[in-house]
Amino acid sequence: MGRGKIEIKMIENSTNRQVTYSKRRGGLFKKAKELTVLCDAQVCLLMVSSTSKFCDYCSPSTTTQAIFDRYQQTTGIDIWKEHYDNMKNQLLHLQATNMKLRREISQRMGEELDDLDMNQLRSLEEDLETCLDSIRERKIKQIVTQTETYKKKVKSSEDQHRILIRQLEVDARFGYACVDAAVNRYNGGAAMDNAGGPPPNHIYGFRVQPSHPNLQVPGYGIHELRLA
Amino acid sequence: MGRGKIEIKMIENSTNRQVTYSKRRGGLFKKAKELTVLCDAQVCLLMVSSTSKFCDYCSPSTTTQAIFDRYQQTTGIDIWKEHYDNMKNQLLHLQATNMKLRREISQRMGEELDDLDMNQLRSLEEDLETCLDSIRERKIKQIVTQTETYKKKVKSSEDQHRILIRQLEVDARFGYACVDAAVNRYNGGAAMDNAGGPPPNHIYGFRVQPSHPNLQVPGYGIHELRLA
DNA sequence: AACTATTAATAACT
DNA sequence: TAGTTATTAATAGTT
Repeated sequence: MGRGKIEIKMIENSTNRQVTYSKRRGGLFKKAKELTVLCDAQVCLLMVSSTSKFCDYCSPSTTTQAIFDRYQQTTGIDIWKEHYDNMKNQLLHLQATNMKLRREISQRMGEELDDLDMNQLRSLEEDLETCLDSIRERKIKQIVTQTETYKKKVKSSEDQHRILIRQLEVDARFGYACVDAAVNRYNGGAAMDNAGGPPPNHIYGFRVQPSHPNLQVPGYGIHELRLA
Repeated sequence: MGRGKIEIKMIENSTNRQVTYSKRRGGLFKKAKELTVLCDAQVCLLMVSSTSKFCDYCSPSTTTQAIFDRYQQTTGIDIWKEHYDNMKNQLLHLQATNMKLRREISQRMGEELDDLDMNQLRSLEEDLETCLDSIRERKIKQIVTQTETYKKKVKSSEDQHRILIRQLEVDARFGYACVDAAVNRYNGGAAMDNAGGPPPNHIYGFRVQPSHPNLQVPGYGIHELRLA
């Protein structure tokens, strides 16, 4: 269809090639549009010229995205979807884990206990007691370390000596405050909510003996600590 | 180009429309291929018929994916990437939250305490004590509720009466066991690791008084509970 | 970019 | 669904 028949092979002359590209591209778009209208079809046409210029047509009844989605569905090669699904699963899993962790924390904070039965409550209580012991142990270690550091510093400096004694006095006062607060808090909490009358104490597994076994160990009063 | 000129509008006759679609689709593909060869272009043609059948052509020098990527670059509307980035952020955020939660649990379980300073340790200890109180309170409620249920059942049935008394005895023994275990555990833990010599007890804020204030309240011994 | 001789596409028909 | 053909549409080479 032209002044002469042409063979379908790459047009060597670059100018000719560009002219032909332009003309035939127009023809292709026109045909695509006609097909869209005549046959109620959805056509998407994407092209890149040999000079890397991009142009596209898409039927007005759809979008390039939608047609591409359809393409991916059809071919089944949907790398994005695979990634996406993977991520979605990871997300859901993390969210579930998060919920569990939050619930565990909640229970360790004394909330959301309604679902636990007596055995679970007992084991939670025991667990927390063990944890408290760890924390106290750690506190002991830290105080011991701190105290030893203080001792060394006291030996090397009279000024620092006085400052450190003050620090120890602060620590000591804080310690007393803790005891009082804990005892008061506990007295307050246990006094309430015993509508059925308080059952015997030993049933609840409360400590009825001093928590610290070294209470009576002699020779480690505050003055000993200060001056050692 | 046909036996007569036609108007470019939707072909009403469904059969005609399908025939025309088939013919013109072939023409379009042919033109696309010719353009690919003649002009060294990259053409991607995707179509969906009015009967929802999908077909496509893509120049052999490229892929539909690549051309679509080019399309997204050109338009700048990369919905997938946006989704993807969004999800990635959510994932990272959830992972971070997860780490924090795990760490919090760890600390509440008496692990990973090395990074905490004395004040943090003190507040963690106080916190756990409060939580223990909540758990014990809950336990009290539950035992009270359970006990009352037992009482009612005992009144209505002699058989159940005996079974329930046994249950209460089990509870009571468990309670004693708890106390002993806690005391032993605690004695064991505090005896170790005092290389610097144990500092005075009151510095550590330990309870040196019975935890339960109702210890001396009379009239609620185990037998009372059993038979009421 | 516009023209036009020629080929190619295809609408209607079989 | 496929083949035929009269006719229109597309376009190669030219201006």
